[in-house]
Amino acid sequence: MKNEININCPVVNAVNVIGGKYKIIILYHLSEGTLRFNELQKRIPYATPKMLTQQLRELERDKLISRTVYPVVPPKTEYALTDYGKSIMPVLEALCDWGKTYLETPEC
Amino acid sequence: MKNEININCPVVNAVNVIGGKYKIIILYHLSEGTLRFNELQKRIPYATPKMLTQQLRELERDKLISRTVYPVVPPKTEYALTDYGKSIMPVLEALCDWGKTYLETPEC
DNA sequence: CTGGATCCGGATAGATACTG
DNA sequence: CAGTATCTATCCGGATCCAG
Repeated sequence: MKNEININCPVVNAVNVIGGKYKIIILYHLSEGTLRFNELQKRIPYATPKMLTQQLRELERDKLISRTVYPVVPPKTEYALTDYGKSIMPVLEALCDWGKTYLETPEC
Repeated sequence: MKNEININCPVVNAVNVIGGKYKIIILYHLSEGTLRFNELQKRIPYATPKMLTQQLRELERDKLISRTVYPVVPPKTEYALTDYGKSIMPVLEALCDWGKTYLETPEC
């Protein structure tokens, strides 16, 4: 992310953390439980693996999600919200409500 | 905006509308009242005029804001939230609360 | 002088192929 | 399965220019 200019505004700070191209969607899917990389890919098909990896790494760096690699064959990597990441769920719910009510889409 | 793929998820739809680079910040500033172009520029100094214009036009196209041009000299253009745009304020408040509580920034 | 538009170079995202 | 690598297309930022 660029423009990580802290002008002491919480909205700006929040956007700096969750404003990445697919971050809100990733957090939203992870809010329903732990997911593996390819499960996220299926849920966000328009994000390429490269972008998914990049956004996941940034979310991990910002402590919103955890990444657990199991040293098995075939590879297995699980992504989950941290407690900190879970703290953003009210925002996701507000966004979902707005999407439901005003964009007339029935289901999540 | 690209990726305006409606997969019938309200969060995806919401992100399609407000996911632009400066849209949340613009909406946030306009939530406090009507602003002129250069007033928005002052509040969002890291957005170039070009980007500001682009994002404002997209928000206008999506009916979240209104643009009123007064044919006077010097030019005067006012941007304001529409009623539809105001409906997103709960999301902005949730985001602001999250920013305040978890990013430890005192003021808006 | 405000509220933009235009042009260009660098950064970012997408498509596809490939690997440990 | 979970990513990389590479190449291309698109977007963003900065400077400049322009009309009312």
